Amino acid sequence: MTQTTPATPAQNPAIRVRFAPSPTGQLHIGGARTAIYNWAFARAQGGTFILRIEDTDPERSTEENTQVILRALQWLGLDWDEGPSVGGSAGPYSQTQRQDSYAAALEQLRAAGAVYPCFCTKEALDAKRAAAEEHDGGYAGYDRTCRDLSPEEARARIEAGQAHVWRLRVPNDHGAIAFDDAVYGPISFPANVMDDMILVRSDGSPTYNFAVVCDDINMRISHVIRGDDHLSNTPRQILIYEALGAPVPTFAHLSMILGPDNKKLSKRHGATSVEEYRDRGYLSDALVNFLALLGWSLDGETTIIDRATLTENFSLDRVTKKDAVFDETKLDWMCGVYIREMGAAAWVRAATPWLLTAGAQAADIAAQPARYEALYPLVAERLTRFDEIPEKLGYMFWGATVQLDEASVNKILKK
RNA sequence: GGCCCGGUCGUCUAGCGGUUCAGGACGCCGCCCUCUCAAGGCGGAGGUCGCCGGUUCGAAUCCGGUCCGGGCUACCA
Repeated sequence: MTQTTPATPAQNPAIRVRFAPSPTGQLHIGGARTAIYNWAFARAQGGTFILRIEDTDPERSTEENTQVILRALQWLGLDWDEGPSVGGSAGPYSQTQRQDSYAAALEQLRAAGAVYPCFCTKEALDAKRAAAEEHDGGYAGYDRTCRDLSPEEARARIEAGQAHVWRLRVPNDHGAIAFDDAVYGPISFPANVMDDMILVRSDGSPTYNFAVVCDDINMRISHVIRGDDHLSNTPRQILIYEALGAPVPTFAHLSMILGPDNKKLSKRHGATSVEEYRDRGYLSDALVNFLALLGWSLDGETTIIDRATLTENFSLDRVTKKDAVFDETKLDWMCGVYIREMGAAAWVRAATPWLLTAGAQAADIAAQPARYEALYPLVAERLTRFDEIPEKLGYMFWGATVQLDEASVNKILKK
C-alpha cells in the first residue's frame, strides 16, 4: 500500500542528513514531519538519509519504542539509506553503541585543554542557582569555580576518586557565534552568555549536546534539519565543533506544530502519534502529503503533492518560519482525495482490516476479490478514512435482515 | 531575569518595494447536477498583512520601537 522510493546509490555523497529520534515514546506528528523533510531533502539532492537512534537516556529509552518508531517510519514510506536494520559505513546507528567514540572525543578535548573537570555537586549547583534567581540579575550560568583549578589539584582530586563532570572551556575571547540557518537566515548569539556546559556526566556518559555533535561529525552529516527547539542549542554545539576542530554543518530549523488551541501539540489534543493515524484509517500517502505542506509549499498553489513530486522538488528555502496549527479537517479532505484516486484493487488491499471488522470474511475477500472491488465505486466518494467503513458498509454483511435507518425511512420511503 | 526566534483570511499558505500585492487550498454559505448522502461544477462571505512610528514618489515587503506568542537558559533529549 505504501510505495517507497527505490534505494538508489547516492549521486551526491556530500549531502548527508539524519533523523535522530529518541525512543522514549511513539513517533509523533512533529517528529514525522522532521523525518519527512530530511528524507525529502536527501532524495531531492541525491544525498543520503540516515536514521540514528538517540537512546542515551536509559531511564526512558526502550527497545520496544525503537521498534515502534521504525515501524511507523516504514509505514510512512520513509526509507532510510543507513541506520538500524540496513546498516551502513558510519555505524553503529544507536548512541548506546557509540560510547567509545564519545570517550575518544573527550580524550581529544582533554589533550587540547578544551575541557576541565568540575567537582561541584549537583546539589551545590542547584542551591547556587536558586539563590541567584532570588536576586536582581537572575541566574547567569555556571560560575566557573572549577575552571581555574590548577592541573595538579584537579589531577589529585580525580585520583582521589572525587566525582566530577567534564565541562567545555568556552574561550574567553570568542566573538559572537554566528551561523546561516537554511530556513531562518543569519542568526547570531553573543558568546559571553554561553555557559561552560557539561559534556560528560559524572558517570562517564555524554550529555545530549556532546553526543549529537560527535555523532554528526563521525557520520559526516552535512545538513542538520531538526526541530525549532534546538535553535538555542546550536551555538553551544558550534562551540563543541570548534573545540573538536571539525567543520560545522549547515543547520535548518523547523517551526513547531501546534494544536487547534495554538498550544504545542500534545496528548490532550487527541491523536498525536503516527500509528494512531494509521489505526484510524488514514492513508500514509495522505499523511505524508499533509505533513509536508505543514511548513513547506511547492508553489503556494498546489496542495495534492505525491511522493515523486515531493522528493523531486523539496527545498529548504521554501520552508516557513512560522509555527503551524494541525488542522485535522484538511487531513480528512486530503485523505478522501487519495482514496478516490487509489483505484479498486489498492482500495481492497488497504481496506481489508476494516472490511473484516465490518463483518466480511478474510477467506471470502481472498476468494472473490472482484466482489469487493465492486464496493469501491459505491463508497470511494463518501469515504474520508477507512475507519468509516464498518459504519458505511456494514449492512453488506448483515445477511438476510437489514435494519433501516429511521430518519431515512421517514424522509424518503414513507413518501 | 538573560539570550534567541516568530506574527498575512477561522486553519495551511503565496507574496520577497511598484504589471489584481492581497492569490491558492481546507472549512463555511448559496446555486447547479441528483431518488438520499456524497463526489463534481459554478459563485460568495472571510485578511486595513499584530500595533506605532520612520525611510521612499510608492511597503505586507526595508529600518526602529512596542505588544503578543514560542524556544533555550538541567549531570532531559
